[in-house]
Amino acid sequence: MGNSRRSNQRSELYSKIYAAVRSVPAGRVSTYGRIASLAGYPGQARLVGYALHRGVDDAVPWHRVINYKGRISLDTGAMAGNIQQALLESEGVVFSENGAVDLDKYVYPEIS
DNA sequence: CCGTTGACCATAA
DNA sequence: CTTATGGCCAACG
Repeated sequence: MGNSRRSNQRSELYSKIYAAVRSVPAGRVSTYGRIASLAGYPGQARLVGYALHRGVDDAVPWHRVINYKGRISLDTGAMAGNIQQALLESEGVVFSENGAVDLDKYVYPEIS
């Protein structure tokens, strides 16, 4: 097979994203942008969110992925956002009153 | 093929 | 703290 060029691997992008998300241990969180960089697509944070929204493997801890503000991207107060926060709290992640987490403390990996 | 959308990010006000 | 704007790129209709 010599001709694989850009289009064929729709899965590859998803696979790399899932792998990056899977690398985040329990009790820690990561951001879409950071996952994108780990997956090899720096700057394409939207694709991470889109990939998770589209379809997520069972082994992928999607709830550990939040935005760079330390807040849940899903609508907090709505069902999904509530579930995500509950899952994180069950892993030991503490939310502030404003609904954000201390990225400096929980983000993984801690890159300067 | 084109326009719109979206679980984002950075900067500005 | 919030709101607005521009950029980025794959998937959808």
